Amino acid sequence: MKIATYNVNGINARLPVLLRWLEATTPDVVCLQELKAPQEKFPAQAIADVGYHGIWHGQKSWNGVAILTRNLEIEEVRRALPGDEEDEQSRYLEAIVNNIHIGCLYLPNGNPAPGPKFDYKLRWFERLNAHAATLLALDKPVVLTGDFNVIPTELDAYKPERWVEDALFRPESRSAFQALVGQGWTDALRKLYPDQTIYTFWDYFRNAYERNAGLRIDHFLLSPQLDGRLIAAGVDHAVRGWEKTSDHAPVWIQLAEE
DNA sequence: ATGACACCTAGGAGGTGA
Repeated sequence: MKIATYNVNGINARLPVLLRWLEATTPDVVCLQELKAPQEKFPAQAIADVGYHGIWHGQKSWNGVAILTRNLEIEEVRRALPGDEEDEQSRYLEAIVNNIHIGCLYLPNGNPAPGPKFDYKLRWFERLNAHAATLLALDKPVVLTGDFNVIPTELDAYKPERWVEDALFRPESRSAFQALVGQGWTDALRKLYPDQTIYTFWDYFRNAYERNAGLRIDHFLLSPQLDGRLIAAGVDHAVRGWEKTSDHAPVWIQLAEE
């Protein structure tokens, strides 16, 4: 089973690229982030026409997450991260597909740091880590994936020294991510490629993609029940070179059947 | 060190992203 994650940066602006990528790579499950569309503006029909259906939690202008599947049943578990009833931002969606719990997340960017946005990021991270611990306690196959907005290590950034003051790379963000993985999760791409440069995001500015000036900020975390089922993983980086493309590229994993 | 590019909502220009 192939699961993919893709920060589309506006699902309606990205629709031709998304459909082309879906038809070319046919993942079984797709997690999307940054829909930038209200619930009723999700292009469900166009997506159905290429064989996908699913659930989404939209929001006007910003954020928004979706989980799509192809020929599989999808059972929604929750459409918000627990721990703050006041949090209005659509950044988390969780479903069960093929007996796998899938958490699709869009962690806050947090810039400028320090400041209220960075505080929100760290609070959101605390809630994520608390919820992740409850997911591990299920003793079931769980995938946590999406745009974490965290550069885990120096290996994950082109010119890491440029990012030391940035919310994506500040010690608080890195240690929160480290604490999360330390609960017992497997960073799928790092497991398969421990020393390799892997990027999932390239700035629109200054020909960052052409220069391969990227970041690894979109991740797949696997519960111990899935660790042994990881067969392959990768980044569809060529999509980043298409016309009218997102600044992120899709990331995917392949899992063995039970 | 700065600003570059693209998205959104609007119906111009500003907020947000990473």
